Amino acid sequence: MRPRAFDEREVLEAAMRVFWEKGYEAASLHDLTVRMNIRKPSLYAAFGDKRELFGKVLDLYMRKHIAYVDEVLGRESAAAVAFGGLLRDLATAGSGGDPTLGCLAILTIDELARREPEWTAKTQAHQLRLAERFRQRIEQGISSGELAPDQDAAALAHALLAAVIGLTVMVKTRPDAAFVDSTIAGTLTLFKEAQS
Amino acid sequence: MRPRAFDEREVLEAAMRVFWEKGYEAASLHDLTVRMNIRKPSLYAAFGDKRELFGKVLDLYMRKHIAYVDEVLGRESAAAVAFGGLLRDLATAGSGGDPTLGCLAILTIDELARREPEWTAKTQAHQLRLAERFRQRIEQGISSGELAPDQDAAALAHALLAAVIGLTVMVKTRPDAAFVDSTIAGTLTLFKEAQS
DNA sequence: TTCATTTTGTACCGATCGGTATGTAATCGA
DNA sequence: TCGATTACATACCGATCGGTACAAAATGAA
Repeated sequence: MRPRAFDEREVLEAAMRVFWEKGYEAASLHDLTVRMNIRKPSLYAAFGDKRELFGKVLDLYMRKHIAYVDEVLGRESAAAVAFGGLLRDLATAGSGGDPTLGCLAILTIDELARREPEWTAKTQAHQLRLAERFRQRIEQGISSGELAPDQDAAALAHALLAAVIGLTVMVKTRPDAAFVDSTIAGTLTLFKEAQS
Repeated sequence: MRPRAFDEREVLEAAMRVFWEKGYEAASLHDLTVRMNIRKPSLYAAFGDKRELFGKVLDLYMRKHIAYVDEVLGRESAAAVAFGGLLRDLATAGSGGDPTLGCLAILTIDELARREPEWTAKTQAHQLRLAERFRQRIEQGISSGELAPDQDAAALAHALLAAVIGLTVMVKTRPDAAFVDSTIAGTLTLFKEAQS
């Protein structure tokens, strides 16, 4: 039989960028097919309809997003410095190389999670995975003696997750560097209290 | 001449709810006219096209949002308790009476701010207004002796704003009460370090 | 080479989108 | 009471939406 003329992963990444830039509703099939460089029947044969495609894109995004967070949090030995690096990276590049892109998971929460239980569940699960990652990184800081052992690691992890989400949203409006620096500095005082 | 058969403010609030629930793109003129209970020509005569209507809706929302924040932050005398009350209120009701509604300003940032400078500017200005409100509330805590005078009030305000935005996004996925409680508790440790 | 199978590009589908022309109903000043 | 004026409801506009029918092109198996 005739073989595919495109790489499935490659065009899925292209679709991811389109949804990431525009959101689900505003990303038209025209936008998608142009950026993916395939025609509509090929798209439907390979990925199903727009909703199914978005589901596959979101799965891909979340995998890459977790990998990104793991990578950034693993760069530094001290948890406080590692989370500072994550906040800094989110404000200057983010997982997509452009901080104004924001986060596709947040976009999905805002645009779709309220209406559709499928996206509510997927995005909540992602939130929990991130929170668990954060918690483990904090536990690591406790084990190493950096942080006091009586810390509520989960509470600190959840507060940091909220701060990360908040900062990700805030930088989409292109605020001054001073505003961003101040936000990061303020958030990192969460670790002052936690240090041993 | 024939008078208007509807109250301008009333139908604008109805439009606000529609945009708040669905976002700009997903809110169709059909949805809007049904909920506003006016016909399309009346809508266009009174508010201009969809984009103009959204601008007026967003202005209204931001005014109400600021008033809501001022009201909640004014309930308690101690800044730490007041911000705790705000976080708690956001997780249980929010400015719209339903925490899963989230925030129209955040929705605008996510959906429109990246593409259209007009919305970037408007939402950034709102962010700055909120940050300034937060900062003043913290200064008040310093004046009253609740918080140490060497605090960086702006940094704390910005960190709290990020936390507020993050929590607002997070509760749209309907997380467990324990998760929310933990997030709030963790965020409030920002005040532990600041207390005098 | 030939046939069965799959992918491809084109051209099209009904539905819905935002927006408007038009005629009628309601109210004002005179 | 009567015209000028404004708002109203209906019905419609072209454009675009997501999605698909169809036939030509490309391949592997025989």
